[in-house]
Amino acid sequence: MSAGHTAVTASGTADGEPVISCETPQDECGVRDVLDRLGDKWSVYVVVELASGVLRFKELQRRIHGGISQRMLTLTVRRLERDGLVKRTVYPTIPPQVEYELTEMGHSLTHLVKSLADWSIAHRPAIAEAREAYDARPAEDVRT
Amino acid sequence: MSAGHTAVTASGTADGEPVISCETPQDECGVRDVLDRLGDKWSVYVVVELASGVLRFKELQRRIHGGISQRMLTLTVRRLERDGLVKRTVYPTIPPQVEYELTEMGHSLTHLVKSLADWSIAHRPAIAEAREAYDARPAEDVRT
DNA sequence: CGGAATCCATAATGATACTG
DNA sequence: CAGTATCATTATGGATTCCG
Repeated sequence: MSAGHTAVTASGTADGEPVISCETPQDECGVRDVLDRLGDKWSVYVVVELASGVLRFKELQRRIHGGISQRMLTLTVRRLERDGLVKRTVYPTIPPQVEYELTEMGHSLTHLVKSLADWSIAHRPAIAEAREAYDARPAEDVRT
Repeated sequence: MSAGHTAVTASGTADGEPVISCETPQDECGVRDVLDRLGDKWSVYVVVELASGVLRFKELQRRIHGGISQRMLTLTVRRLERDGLVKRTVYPTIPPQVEYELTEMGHSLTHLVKSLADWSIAHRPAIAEAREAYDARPAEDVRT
């Protein structure tokens, strides 16, 4: 729609606060658009694993951290396929063989995932520290 | 815990594919670290709204797309505070007044959120298209 | 092998009422 | 205003079984 690109005008100002302004009327920023899609526990992992190349169902399942259930992998991969992030190719052989790979769009997401990973790694210590401090804090830090 | 191999070591670098290399030994990529924190529906929205400046509870709630419940806002904001992404200041006045603002770390996340938003906006049409195509597709695209 | 279908446990979220 | 507490409802994820 008008979505053209209301773009997220971030003013990466020096010391000023980075501002995100969303002008998209129909449904805000579209952030939700992405997060809804990547918000589930597994999508990102599938994208990450598929970033390295084509994988078959079983192999994909085996690689995913923590062990995703068959059901969830199917659901996840289907949704990604529907959204055009993953391409699914079925070879009607016996036994059947299905290959999954990222589409162009899927690959473009890889970048973002990497950024997220980088941020996470960079701030993990700080977050852990913040948590300890928070948990140790006895009362509220009220402003007198 | 450490599910053995930690690396994603992408290989398809031939034509300059975006590569994700995770060397973090503790627990895979750390992608999960971020997604777990941002994975819930609301955290990102709170960060987005707070990116523009300091907000009080009610005001924050009012701004959030779709209308977050009191309960969820409280939980979300608490978690963000605990993780050191948001700073909460209580003024023991009557009626009480509580202000929320991003911390330095919170602001640094703003960038990523912006990237997500940009990606989302840029690919929304393509995704919508992919969905239509998928839903319209009668049978499987089997490789003969 | 890849997946669909079913049943079940639990986590996430919403709605509502109550409090300092 | 800014929560906290409770209850009801989903959404999500796992285990199992069956099928082409």
